[in-house]
Amino acid sequence: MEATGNEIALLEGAPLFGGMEREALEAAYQVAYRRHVRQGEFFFFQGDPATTFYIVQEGRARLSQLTPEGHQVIIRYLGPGNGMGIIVALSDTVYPLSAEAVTDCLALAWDADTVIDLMERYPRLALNGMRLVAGRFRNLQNRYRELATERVERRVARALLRLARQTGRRTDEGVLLDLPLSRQDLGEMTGTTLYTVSRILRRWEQQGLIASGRERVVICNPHGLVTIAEDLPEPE
Amino acid sequence: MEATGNEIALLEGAPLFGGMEREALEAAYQVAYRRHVRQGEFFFFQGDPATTFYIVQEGRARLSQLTPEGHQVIIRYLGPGNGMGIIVALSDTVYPLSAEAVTDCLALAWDADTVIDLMERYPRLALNGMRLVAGRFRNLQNRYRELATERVERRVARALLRLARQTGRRTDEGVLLDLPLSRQDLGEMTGTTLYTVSRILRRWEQQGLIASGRERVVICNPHGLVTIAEDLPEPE
DNA sequence: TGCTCTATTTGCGCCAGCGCAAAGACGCAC
DNA sequence: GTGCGTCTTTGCGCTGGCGCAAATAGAGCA
Repeated sequence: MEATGNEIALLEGAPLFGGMEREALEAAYQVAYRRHVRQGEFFFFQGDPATTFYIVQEGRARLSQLTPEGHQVIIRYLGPGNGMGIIVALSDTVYPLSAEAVTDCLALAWDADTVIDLMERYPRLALNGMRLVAGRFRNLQNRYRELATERVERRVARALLRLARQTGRRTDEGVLLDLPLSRQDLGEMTGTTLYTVSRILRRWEQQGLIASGRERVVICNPHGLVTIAEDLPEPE
Repeated sequence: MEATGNEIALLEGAPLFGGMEREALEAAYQVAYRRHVRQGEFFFFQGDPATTFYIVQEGRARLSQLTPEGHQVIIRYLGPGNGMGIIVALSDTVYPLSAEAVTDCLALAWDADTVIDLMERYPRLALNGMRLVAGRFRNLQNRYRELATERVERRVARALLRLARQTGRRTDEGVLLDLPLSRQDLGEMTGTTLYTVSRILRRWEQQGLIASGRERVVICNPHGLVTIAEDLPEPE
């Protein structure tokens, strides 16, 4: 695949390729291919053989897991530069979760074999991979702890702040979470129900912390949310 | 360090070294050192700089995380052949959790630099590492999902079954979980309180599923526990 | 054997959060 | 604009699980 300057920049920005020489980045392009996925469609489903690793170029995707009983849990959201399937593509099993495009997406894709080849050729890539997985792991561990020890309200506040960091866009109302986000989605992110999320958001809206509509949340007072998330003393 | 036949066997059995040639195993020994840690003492504490990677040789250890509020969460238990610190030792940060010896422990230890050297010399080691981390990650993801969607009783049943698989020892009463295990510990493993665990175990004891004492649990009817863990239909 | 320390059990009151059901609001397509 | 489908809100009743407090039971030690 022919690399454009833009795309090289994307790779440079992607954590997996950080700090690699230009030559390596271009080599990686040679063996990548592009994949479009329309909003609502899937990159892959939980249970599919894990053959491909992706880096999102445009759009937003989300990773979710389905329980045997049919409950869904949203693991995380991805934006440009983020990779998905790194971990599993290297360990030849099946995808343990599904990846859905929440907006139209364009992604770069590599076959697992290709990634392994690249890693042998460029040890830095393997090291980056390790480091990345380590970070992801720590992250999940923290969320596990959070889920085990904290109340729903705080978990929801944290989820919103995380999303703001990832996908927030400044507007005159406040920080808009720039992706379709239902109460149900938030429930699946925080291990609660859409009802509880609805009640919590409503209360925050009345307190002026957020503004929200159908599948839309704007954070008006980030500091207020942080106060809830971290349980700081209320300002008088 | 001089390798004994026994110790080579341990390494062969450790997932990280699986499938490696004898020469590599011996090379790994050359650069390892031994560390004893007495019951109740720690290999390392959450927040220490992550410099060392361990493989448990004898005894049992457990990894736990402390929340800012002082709640503890037990992440998992380790036995002979299991490694700890793999992930972090490779990504030069601090340990995100503490490792405590729950019985007297002997472990093999490598400095992070040494591990990286070895991985460059023996690519198979790096690949094993990746695969291992991937497995660990999937595991945690499942537990996260479990915590998000399942009731306490089922989580406790699963925790016991996991422990049985790891540390179970057949006795004439049933499968003994061969490590000191308080109600509090089980609570910290499953995101609940010691009171709730106590009530649940008591009920199971009356139903003949388990026998338990002070820091001791024996599973008398594993299938009964599986029934609870998986919510199979009750046998009539 | 008795003492002490820690783990466990259990009564009790309480409340966060669940989840049904029904009504309301919003966005989209025709 | 009208209608439809989906998302959101909210009343209501319920219950799982929390956590204090106090009693009880083991385990180890002198």
